[in-house]
Amino acid sequence: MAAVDLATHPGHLARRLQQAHYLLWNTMVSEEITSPQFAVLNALVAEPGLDQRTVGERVGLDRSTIAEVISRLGRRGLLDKVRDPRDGRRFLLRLTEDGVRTHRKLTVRTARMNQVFLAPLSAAEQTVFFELIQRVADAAEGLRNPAEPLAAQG
Amino acid sequence: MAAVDLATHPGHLARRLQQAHYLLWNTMVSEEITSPQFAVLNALVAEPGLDQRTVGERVGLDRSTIAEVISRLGRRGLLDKVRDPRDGRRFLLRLTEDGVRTHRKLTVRTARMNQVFLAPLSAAEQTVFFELIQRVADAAEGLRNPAEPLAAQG
DNA sequence: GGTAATTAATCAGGGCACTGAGTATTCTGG
DNA sequence: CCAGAATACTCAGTGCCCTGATTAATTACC
Repeated sequence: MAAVDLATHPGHLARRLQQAHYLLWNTMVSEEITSPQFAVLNALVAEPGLDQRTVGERVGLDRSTIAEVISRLGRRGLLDKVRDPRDGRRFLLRLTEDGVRTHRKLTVRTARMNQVFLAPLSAAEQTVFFELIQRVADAAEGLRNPAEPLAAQG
Repeated sequence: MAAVDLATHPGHLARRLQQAHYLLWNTMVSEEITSPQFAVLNALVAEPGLDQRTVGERVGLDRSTIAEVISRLGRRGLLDKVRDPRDGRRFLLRLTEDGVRTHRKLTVRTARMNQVFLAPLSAAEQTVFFELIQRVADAAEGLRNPAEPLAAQG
């Protein structure tokens, strides 16, 4: 009595979607490199020499999580971490050759996996799917980081 | 060079969506009870006396995760766990009065939060949003648990 | 030039999610 | 009745994700 239908709860659906993706990633892409790790590799292919915090911003990982992910990638020898000579607080990140190779290999597999994952949707539906999720996620992130500090009204 | 646009990667979007939801849940619903915990409470309101594995199935949590979540809810006094007299392997789960009260309270707040979360979408878009995510998640779960073991072809 | 605020990174701690291995109980077939 | 398969749960190990507190370096302001 008074129980709710979880299928109408976006948070529940988001979690199930991510679990489903995790599973497919594991079987079709890699058992070693995870999807967030790939996102970091990708960010560093696009912009080599970024610092840790900025990479986190690019891929949507907070300061603690990005530290762990980077430490794992470093242990695997996929990236190098050098103290910024111009700002002693920062570490600058750069992929190793192995990191670049790994990124290239996984890019191909990821594309295949995305096709399988999205296969139940028509091309038009896929576009809508991306757009709707992005709008919801962007809006919720916006609530967190108000661009304008809301000029005080009192 | 050769970097990919993560906005076209459903897994990345799913992760960001879930993170956004986590944030909103924390500020608008509860800092103690998480969304998966609420899902378990909800399942037990609908079907009191379920065993652990079945609850996990209902809410989409694997055997290990459901064990942890249930142990936390038990520690908070929100549910009771009794050995099934008819099958000594099972534990039967039932909400305490406090568990029922908590579920009722959070149900209200969750509804409010969902409204805020989905506010960027029109009513029609919300329907599509649910449907598309559900189809993708169901299909991917189907790949994992083939309903019919595919009558052998060899 | 020196104090205060800011910023990048780390650490401790809690929670979710999966796999593989192990234990206890029940079911199945002879 | 008894051996073997299946089932419910637990445990160990890895990884993601967040917050709050701490440390070290830089920037801003006087």
